[in-house]
Amino acid sequence: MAGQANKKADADTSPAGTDITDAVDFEIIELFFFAYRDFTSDPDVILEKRGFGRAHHRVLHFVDREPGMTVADLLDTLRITKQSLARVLKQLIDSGYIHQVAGPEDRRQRKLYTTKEGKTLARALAEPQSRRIAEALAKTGPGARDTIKRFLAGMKTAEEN
Amino acid sequence: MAGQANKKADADTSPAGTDITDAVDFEIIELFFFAYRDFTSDPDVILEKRGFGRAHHRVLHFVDREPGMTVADLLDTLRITKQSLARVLKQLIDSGYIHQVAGPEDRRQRKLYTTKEGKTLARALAEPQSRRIAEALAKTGPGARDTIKRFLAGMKTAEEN
DNA sequence: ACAATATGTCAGCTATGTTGACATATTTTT
DNA sequence: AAAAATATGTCAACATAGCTGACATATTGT
Repeated sequence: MAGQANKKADADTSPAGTDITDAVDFEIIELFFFAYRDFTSDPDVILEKRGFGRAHHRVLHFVDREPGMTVADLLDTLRITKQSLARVLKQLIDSGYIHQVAGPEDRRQRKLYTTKEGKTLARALAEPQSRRIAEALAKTGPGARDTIKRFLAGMKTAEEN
Repeated sequence: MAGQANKKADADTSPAGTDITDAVDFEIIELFFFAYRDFTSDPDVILEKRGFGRAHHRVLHFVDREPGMTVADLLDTLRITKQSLARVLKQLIDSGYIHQVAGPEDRRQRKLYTTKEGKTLARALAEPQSRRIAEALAKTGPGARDTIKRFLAGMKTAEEN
């Protein structure tokens, strides 16, 4: 009884039917909304102290996780525009959390790295989120982590390239 | 190396103490980010046609799901301020997607309901999200839905009242 | 040389969040 | 009945983080 709800198909429009097809999964939709709402609010307290917002968090996070990534990589990951990124990135650089290095092959590129302070902040921001995840997984039961991973990966739009 | 990574373990690095605690679950953090990013982008196309944004979607969704909810209920659910809500709610009312009724017991209240058009739009917006969920669940495997439900519920901050 | 690319920056707009103050109608308390 | 509290609406002003389009600079590729 697991994998059949995605059939939707049936063009019949059953007159007396209105069977499965119509079922919209409001329950998961809402749970997902509340889960993400609270998950993202965890680091807000820390960010506010530094005068940063969630946009800074995302940039710092990905640069920390993928050292040496370029501005173009970041734009692609975050799916925002150059100007939106420029603002927060500049602030992170000016504040000493991220630094740039001209690409060794292509010197037009700016490879991005977190500084020591950047790493510390990135870790501090990830920590409460990680704790929330660990607690939720623990409550869910053994083996949950693998299921969650697969589900979340499946929710992401597949990349073409 | 699949389902045991939630014990954080590794332990090394630490001289004698600080073992478990340090591991931060970057993997789930990122998967959650990408999953939500793409999940919320589904309805954007439909919203744009009507000149609405995600804020309108959230209001419409909850009013549709809980007919008769008051403005105060909505503020509590969305965790935004009265003024933020007022803007989008007014637009939804003016456009004929939501209507208000003075509370029968307490006539200061404005009970909110979706109109026929509102229900239709709410359904149209939920549909692609629901499809995405169904597909992700199907790929995840049988029994996944219950695990996901428990996990997402666990990610939400518990309410005091 | 010329074209393309990676990045930076300027100006201005929009959506959605915020605060604080105040008005109105209604209900509750004194 | 008068006063206080509550639910909602609204005004003004502001902040953050998206967006577009245009253009400048350095560098690389043809």
